[in-house]
Parts: sequence; structure tokens; C-alpha cells
Amino acid sequence: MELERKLELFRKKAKEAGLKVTPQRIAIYRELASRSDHPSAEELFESLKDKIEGISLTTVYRTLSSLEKAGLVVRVPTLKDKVHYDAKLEPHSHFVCVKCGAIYDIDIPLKQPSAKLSEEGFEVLNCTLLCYGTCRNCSSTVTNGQK
Amino acid sequence: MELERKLELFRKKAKEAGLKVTPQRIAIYRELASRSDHPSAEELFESLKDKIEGISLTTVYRTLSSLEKAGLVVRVPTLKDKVHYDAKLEPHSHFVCVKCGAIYDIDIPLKQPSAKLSEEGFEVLNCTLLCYGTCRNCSSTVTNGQK
DNA sequence: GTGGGTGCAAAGACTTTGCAAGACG
DNA sequence: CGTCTTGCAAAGTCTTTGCACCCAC
Repeated sequence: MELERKLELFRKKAKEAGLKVTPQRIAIYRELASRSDHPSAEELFESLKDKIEGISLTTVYRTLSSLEKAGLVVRVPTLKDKVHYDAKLEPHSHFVCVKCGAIYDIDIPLKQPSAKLSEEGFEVLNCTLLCYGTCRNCSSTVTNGQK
Repeated sequence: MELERKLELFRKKAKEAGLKVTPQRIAIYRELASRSDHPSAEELFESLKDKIEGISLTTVYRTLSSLEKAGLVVRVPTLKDKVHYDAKLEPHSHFVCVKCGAIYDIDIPLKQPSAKLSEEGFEVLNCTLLCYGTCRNCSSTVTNGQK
């Protein structure tokens, strides 16, 4: 889905959720939706502070929190102590590079293992696969001794 | 594998990694290995501070970090901004309760999707499935209006 | 013995909150 | 216009680090 269409939906769903559509929120969502590297609040802020005059880290944190509550963005599971976000809402899986930390989307259909879990009293809402390893970039530079 | 056997292996592997086997490290590893709820450093410290005289939160953090480097424990992927650990090294998957935050081990064999990723230059080391939903306890209390 | 480990306190990193001023609907 | 949002600063969490003392090897 192209970016402009995503932004249309964003405006619509945000209003439905009772959120005001401010320039800051548009900028934050646009940045998140146009990237596929699942940035943290800090990383989003770093990209935006030069483009958008007078945006603050606090607003990025608060916006991400609001959008998450409204179901417009989701958190990405990680091993680190920072929260990362994704504007892609369709169920999908991730490949995490153990060298550079980059997170890539992967599209692998999952046979949802709901049946077995349901028997045991667990209600499954969503499943995602996490794969760890070295990514394209890092694999190719291994022989150079780079880190 | 029973706990005492795990502790044997722990002593052996710790020494091989050049780590001294101190009472604190044994206590921390024993606590982690005997639980299946994937505690954070803080949670481990809370359990240990009454049992082990004079253990500090700093030591828990440092020990988990050392054991992770030595490959004796692993981090668990989560959505939160706290790091959780697991002494179970065999590949396995997790069910995360969105209500109470508990993490359960689940044993679902994964067809490793290495082939497709390898073609694209990714080297897969490990894969784990993450399922979200409501757990046994939380599902059963829903009708009571409890949170 | 000695090099690594420990505990305390302080610093650092990440995130949230209070408040006054400002903007969206 | 009223309410929600913003930015700043301060506070709150979670985690790491510096340093002196101590212990496993």
C-alpha cells in the first residue's frame, strides 16, 4: 500500500479514535510508515528533528503511545530494553540481525498453532515468528573482519 | 532435565568460560533455572534477597550479563522495556499473556524457514514463535470483570 | 597471592508526567 | 471557544559503571 493511501487511512482512523490530527502526529506516522526498520522513539525523533521545526522527543513518545492505544501502530518484540514500533498492522514475522540489530520484515505464512493452545485454556490473538541471524549486509562483510 | 543436573552443567560451563563460580552466581542461576516465568533482573533479585543474605541488584544484572555472554542463559523477546531471561537453551516458543504479562513456554515444532531467507543472503541461527493472547488464568476470570 | 567478583553509590539511558501555552475541530 | 496536544523541565524506571574491599582459584 502506497504511503499516501496509508496517510488517508491514518487521518480517518485517528479521528474515529478521538485523536486530533496535528502536524506532529502526521509527521511521526508518515516517518514510521515509510520506513521498514521498526525504529524506536529516539530514532524517529532523530530523523524528524531536522525536517520538522520544533518537534520534541516527548511528543514522539506520547504520539506513539496514543497511536498504539488507537491501534494505528504496534510494538515490535525485541531483545533490547528499548521499545520499537511498526506501522504495518498485518500479521507478519521478523528477522533480527544479531550483529547490527536491524529488523527486517519477512513474509512467511504461519500455521496458527491455536488448536493445541486453546485446549489448554489459552486464547491466541496473534502469532509472529522471530528469526535471528546475520543479515545480508553483515554476512557479506564477515570475511573482511568488520563488525 | 532436573535442577541438580542443570547446576552441574552450569558449574562446568561457567568454569570453561573463565567465570568464577560464586555463591551469588549459583543462587541466581538456580533461581532462574527453577522458574519457567522468564523473570527480569529485578524479579530475580526480589526472590533472592530474602533467601541469600547480602545479594545486590547490581550483582544480578552483572551475573545475567556474564552468563549471557558465556551462553548459559538467553534473553527472551518481549514488547516491554525490560529485559527478561531464560535458562532454557533449547529452541522453543513463547506465549505471552497480554493481560498479566506472564510468559509461558510452548513446544511447537517449527519448520525452519531457512531456505527462503538463505537465498536472500540471510543466515538464520535460530527461530522462535511468539504468540499473544490471554492465558489460562486471565481467560477464566474475564466473565468476572476482573482485570 | 591475585585477578576477577561483589556491594554501594552515583551516573547513564530510556520513558513518563506536571504544567502553562498553543492549536485542532 | 473548549478540549486535546505540545514543549520544556523534572521526575521516574531500568540498567550500567567506578571504586574499594573481598573471595574463589
